[in-house]
Amino acid sequence: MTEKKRMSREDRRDVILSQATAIFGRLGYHNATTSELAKAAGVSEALLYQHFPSKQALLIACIDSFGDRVYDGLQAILSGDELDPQETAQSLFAQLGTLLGTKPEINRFGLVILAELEDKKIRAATRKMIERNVELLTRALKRGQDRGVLRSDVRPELISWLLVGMYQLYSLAQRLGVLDQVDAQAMRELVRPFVTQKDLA
Amino acid sequence: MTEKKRMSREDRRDVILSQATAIFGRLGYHNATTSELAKAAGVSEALLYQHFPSKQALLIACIDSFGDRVYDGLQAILSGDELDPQETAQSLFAQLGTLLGTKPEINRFGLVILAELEDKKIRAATRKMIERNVELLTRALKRGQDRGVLRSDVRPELISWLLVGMYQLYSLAQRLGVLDQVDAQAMRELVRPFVTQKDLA
DNA sequence: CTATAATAAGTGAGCGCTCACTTACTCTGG
DNA sequence: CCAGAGTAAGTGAGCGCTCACTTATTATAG
Repeated sequence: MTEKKRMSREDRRDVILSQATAIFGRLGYHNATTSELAKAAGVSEALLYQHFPSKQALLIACIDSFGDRVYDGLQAILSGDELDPQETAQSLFAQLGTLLGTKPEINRFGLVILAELEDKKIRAATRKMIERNVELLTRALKRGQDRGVLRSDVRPELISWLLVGMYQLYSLAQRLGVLDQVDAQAMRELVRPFVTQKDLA
Repeated sequence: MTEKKRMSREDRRDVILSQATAIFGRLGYHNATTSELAKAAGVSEALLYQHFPSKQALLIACIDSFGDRVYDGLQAILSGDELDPQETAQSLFAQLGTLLGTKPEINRFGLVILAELEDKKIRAATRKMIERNVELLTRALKRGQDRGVLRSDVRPELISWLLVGMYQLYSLAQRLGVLDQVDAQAMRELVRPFVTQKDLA
């Protein structure tokens, strides 16, 4: 799990970040104490403060790295540009399902930060993180429309936001324990009308 | 604002509840201190504890009353059973927009509780609150399908959950300040394919 | 008069964060 | 090559403050 030996500043920072994201996701921002965060990373509390000036700064760094992870994941899925939109949507949700299935606490992180949006800095970081990914998605959708493989009577950024909503919904369903009602298959069904080729009458 | 005089136990409880919901919504559960909650209700901290055994119990009571409010609102909109689904969806989001516009902190409450779902009691209350409203919606949608005014190739409970997701998305958009991208009109556009009469080919 | 609505004035626990210090590694002059 | 000065990584203990919650007391509607 956590490394025992002394490591480079950068490596240590990475360990702290990934463990902190998991802890924040599992417990929420306020229930995650600095002592807990330190323990999870296998270091002392004091060391946390040599890497991040405050607990809040640590959270924001987690948001950034979470955003990067999502961005990379999306890019990997969307890079096969010749793909049929339906297939792409499929693999999007499959990937989503895997992510949520294997590391639930990482994805719960996405819900946790919603409660801290009153804070200006956290809100700014969250907004940047989401918009960046929305823009990536939107560009891909736009390409699909231009190539004529995606219906063009709905603005692509709208579909992107729909996907954000579906992601939230899925996380919520998982945490509430109602995945029997709202599963990956359901997500696909709800997105399907927007990733067809034909425009609606 | 807050009543000054001595009032009946029930009335005082209502004042505390509604003010607490607003404060929780504005600040989040943990940032809302008991002293703040008391001040908002115009009473002493100690009195809070004569009405609710703990801060957590107060939150749960807020969740319940929030659920009731939504339930009543939905019932009012859905009671006109002869309505066209499109129109109903319209007024749903119009109502939603008004609610969000006039009392944003009440609706932010919906986001805030998402971060506290790790707690068993809070999760149970939230789940009950959501499922109750989902069931109400689902019954109305089912009636629409049976009467043939709503496409019947999508399970009604799925559409209900979609609406939950859209509600979340809208709240998020409002709090992030991206309502220029995701507004009530956008919500309607995203729901439209599911509230048409015709089945998709 | 009295039941109870209401409060003023606490208290202990736990939190974020810091300080003074140790341990492990790296580099360089002789 | 290597002693040991210099530095970066790391820590245990605890301070100050805030918070959820309590106790002891007063005020008033019926």
